[in-house]
Amino acid sequence: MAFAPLDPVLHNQLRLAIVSLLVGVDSADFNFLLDKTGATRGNLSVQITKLKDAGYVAVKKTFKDNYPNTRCSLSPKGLKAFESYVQAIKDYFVPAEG
Amino acid sequence: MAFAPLDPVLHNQLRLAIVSLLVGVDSADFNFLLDKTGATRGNLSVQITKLKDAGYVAVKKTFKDNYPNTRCSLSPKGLKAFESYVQAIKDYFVPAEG
DNA sequence: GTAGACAAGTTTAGAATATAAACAAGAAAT
DNA sequence: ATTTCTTGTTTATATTCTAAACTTGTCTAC
Repeated sequence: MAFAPLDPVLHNQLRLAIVSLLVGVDSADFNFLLDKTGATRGNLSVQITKLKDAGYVAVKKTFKDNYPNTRCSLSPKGLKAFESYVQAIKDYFVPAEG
Repeated sequence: MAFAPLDPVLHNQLRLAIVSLLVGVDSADFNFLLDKTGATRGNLSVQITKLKDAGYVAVKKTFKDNYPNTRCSLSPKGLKAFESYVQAIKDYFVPAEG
């Protein structure tokens, strides 16, 4: 195979957006991600859980102003996976050299 | 939404690989794509059909040395879609600027 | 205090997708 | 002629995605 496999956890629009947002930021909460991604709450919840299950993001649940607050941050594993994914998919962007 | 939507036709590993191979080459036949992508025949057949249905590739069926021969080439629409996809997904690669 | 709207997520049900196994139709070899 | 090979296509199943429905609790107005 001339093409590197693409991590199925990251090869999804919403999950990729979430991870992209978490790169370079210390942490982000549910509503921030909701606003920036434009996703529905249900979809966001599911995809955060998948990223957590993959070990790519850490999720910390607390309360803020009496309301539940879900805070996400990228794990080292998640960052590594993101960087690998970006490298891998770039192979697909360059026309074959013969 | 801070992120451009990703064309679902191209946001699939095999279809993206096929289109990537077709960029910069005049045409490619089934076995060439089979070899370069490492896909199964069934999967390749299905994904070529989807790309054809989307108007991204033209498919010409002939015979070569007595055997059926399926030749694929990228349409202008397919090239445009590919370039847009590449541009769009790059938004996801750059850490947010604040 | 309680009825009704609001906030923050989660669960789940149906739709859509992906993929390989099974199938088909003819060609070549034995 | 029957077995095997070549080139694909169809389809059955498993997986995945997504939004609607639900849950749990808070705040506001009466």
